[in-house]
Amino acid sequence: MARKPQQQRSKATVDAIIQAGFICVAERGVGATTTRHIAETAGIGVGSLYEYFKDKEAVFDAMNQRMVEEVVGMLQAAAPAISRLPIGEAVKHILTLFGEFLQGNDQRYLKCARQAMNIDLKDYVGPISKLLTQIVMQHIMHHPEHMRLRRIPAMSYIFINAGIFSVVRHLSDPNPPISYEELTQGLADMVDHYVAQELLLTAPKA
Amino acid sequence: MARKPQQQRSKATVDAIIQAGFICVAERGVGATTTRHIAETAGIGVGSLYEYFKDKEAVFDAMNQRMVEEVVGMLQAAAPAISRLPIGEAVKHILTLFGEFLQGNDQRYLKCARQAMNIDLKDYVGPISKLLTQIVMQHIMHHPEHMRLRRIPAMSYIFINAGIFSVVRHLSDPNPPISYEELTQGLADMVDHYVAQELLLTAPKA
Amino acid sequence: MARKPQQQRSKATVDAIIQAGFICVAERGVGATTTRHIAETAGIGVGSLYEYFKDKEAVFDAMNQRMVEEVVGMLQAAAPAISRLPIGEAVKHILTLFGEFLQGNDQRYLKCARQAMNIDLKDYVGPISKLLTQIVMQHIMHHPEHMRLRRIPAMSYIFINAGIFSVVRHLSDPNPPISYEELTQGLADMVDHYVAQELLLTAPKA
Amino acid sequence: MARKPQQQRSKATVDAIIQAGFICVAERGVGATTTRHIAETAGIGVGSLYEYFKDKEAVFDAMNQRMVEEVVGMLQAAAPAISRLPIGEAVKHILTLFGEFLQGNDQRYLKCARQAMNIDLKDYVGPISKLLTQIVMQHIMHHPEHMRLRRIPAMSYIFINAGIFSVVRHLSDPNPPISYEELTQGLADMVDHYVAQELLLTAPKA
DNA sequence: TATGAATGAGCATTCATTCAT
DNA sequence: CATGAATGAATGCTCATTCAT
Repeated sequence: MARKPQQQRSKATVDAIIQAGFICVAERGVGATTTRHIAETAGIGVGSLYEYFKDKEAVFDAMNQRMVEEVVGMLQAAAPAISRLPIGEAVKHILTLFGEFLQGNDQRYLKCARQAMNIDLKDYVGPISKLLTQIVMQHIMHHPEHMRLRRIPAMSYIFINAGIFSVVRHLSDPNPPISYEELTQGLADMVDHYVAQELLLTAPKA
Repeated sequence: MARKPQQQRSKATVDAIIQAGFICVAERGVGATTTRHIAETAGIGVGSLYEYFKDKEAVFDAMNQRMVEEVVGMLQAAAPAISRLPIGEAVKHILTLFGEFLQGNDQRYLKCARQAMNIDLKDYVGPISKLLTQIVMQHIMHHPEHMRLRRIPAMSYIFINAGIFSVVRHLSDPNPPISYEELTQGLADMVDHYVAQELLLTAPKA
Repeated sequence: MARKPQQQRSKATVDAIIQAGFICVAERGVGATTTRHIAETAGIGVGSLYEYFKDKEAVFDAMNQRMVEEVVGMLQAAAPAISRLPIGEAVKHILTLFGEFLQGNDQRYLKCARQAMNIDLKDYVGPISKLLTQIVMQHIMHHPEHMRLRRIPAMSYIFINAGIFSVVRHLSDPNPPISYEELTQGLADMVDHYVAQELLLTAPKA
Repeated sequence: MARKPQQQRSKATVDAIIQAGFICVAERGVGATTTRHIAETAGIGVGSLYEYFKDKEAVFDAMNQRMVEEVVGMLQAAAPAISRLPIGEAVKHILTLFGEFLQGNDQRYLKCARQAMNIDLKDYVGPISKLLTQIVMQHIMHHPEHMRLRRIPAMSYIFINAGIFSVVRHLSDPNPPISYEELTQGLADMVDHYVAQELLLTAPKA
């Protein structure tokens, strides 16, 4: 039976297990990660893992939650600044933050992100998508002329997903045909040009 | 010892195994697909599976290869027509073909595509990306004014990947916030607007 | 290190553990009863259980002993009265007492009795058998004509065992084909008729 | 997935597993018998056990069934002869057969019988009880004067259960206070005297 | 060539017991 | 005394792979 960590030591152990989970999944993939590997990596006995987590799946869930929390925290902190940037730069800024996040921690988050994508796409990308949608809305608030854009929900969905997947895929590619700088610049231009063209097409006549 | 199928019967068995693989993975996911399931679904004994494939992984590889072949065949057949369409319509046409392919065969290809993404992304998306890059080039040939576009390789890479992942993710989402029609239209507009804006920005003065 | 409880509080804890043992075994069976369950039910920590009992088996032993003590106490209190009853009524009285004992305490003793039978039949049934044998002897003392009965030890053994097992089995059967009243009456008649017939067969001629 | 044994070799393996089950349970008890022990004793790999049995419980079920089948077969063969014997001798005959059965096979059936009693008393004793009830009825058919006996169902139930449990308990007792011969003779007398006394009490007057 | 019985390493999970606090 | 976190051996069970037929 998994108990709630109430003491300081317990909290540290839970953290160690989650970190071990990231390490193992990054090294061997989700499918090949066993409870024993996680426990060993965390420096504890197998039984102890079950003191804190109901089962293996619960460890993966906690990992997902942790990753989402970190991304969300990072984006929330940056949100106000982002709103004030021109659209292209805003996109670039977000992608740079996101890229740094995935590259950090020995690329473990990146490797886990790839694994998580097809396991549980709703919980994983879901909250992040939601926050990004909010950021888009805030950005529009600061740039009233963008309210003229058509089909904002659909295009937000497309740009957000395209951005997330492109970044994850690019960083995972050992031999990417373009640099990360080119990728972020390209995605930024993509959004920027789209917006510019829409504003042009919907411009009030004379 | 896996042998190359040299006879007609062998070829049929190999096909049956690959099809069974698609069925099993679609029904239960990669992780829960066992050699026994595949063999039973294919209507053969477990031992026979190993006559044609070195191990389970080889079956998955063959499935990947088969899927790629089909997509490539489909796109190659459509390539000439695509080249002649305006850019937005070209994108939409490709995405429609791709969507139909993933939806067909009882959505088995779609389900397998999601699973395959994080297993082996280089072999899976690689050849398709390559072909799409060629199609982009052919399209530019037919639309010489597009040669003025900057950073064509980078932007091709971005649009192609964004397109593939957006479509797979959207079709896999049981509750997508936008319709498939909206998705394809949005992606088409995205490319169309980008190109229009680029042409505008790079227009020779006067 | 299990210590002998020398203080009042210790005695109460030991009792709590034994009672918790009965509750757990009754609820889940011996095989599914864990030290954690017992400790939790007793309202103490797992570690504390080992302050009073060497290991899990020691708890079961104490439970056995406790149960035997209670049965023995109950029978000893009733022994004088039983001796004065006619044989059939004596049997019925004993069986009624025994039945009430097993039914009481939420049937916990009954459930534990069934479990205990095959674990440790010597310690469990032994002392009770011994006491019942004594009661038989006392009864014979009060009914001198019964001294004429042949093979008293063997028949005591048979009747006592038959009685105990029949009662435990009957009460454990969720769908018994006869009522408990019928069972006790039948066992009483069995003994009564046996004795009557023996007296008849061994009657002095003339 | 447990498969039905269709071939000769398979049948032999199933038998080996069941026999191994008897050996292990006799040696270590039900609770301490593991699938690995059974497989090793049967001279096969663990996995093979699961080719023929769904899980461990299925092995125990098969053991129960096997034991019941043998007892039932034995009793059915003896039933006609038993019907013709006087009641006391009939009882003794049955008990002798039963005792021999339990003693045979290295006392393994005896040891398993004790274990089985409290695990699954309905399936285990049930069919045997049913058959014994039939034998009682047949015996009465051959001895019409016994139809005068009162409460035949109740008394059959009592004598049958008393007999089974007394025998199992006696044979399991390493230090029984009476011999098996004394036990069977006592049980036979018990029934014989009961019947005689009943006939006496219910005799038509004058 | 085809088969499927046999294998056993490996997995997730449990639980009696210990020991530092 | 009391605790409960930590332990790891042990369990039931699965499944990729082999090999005798």
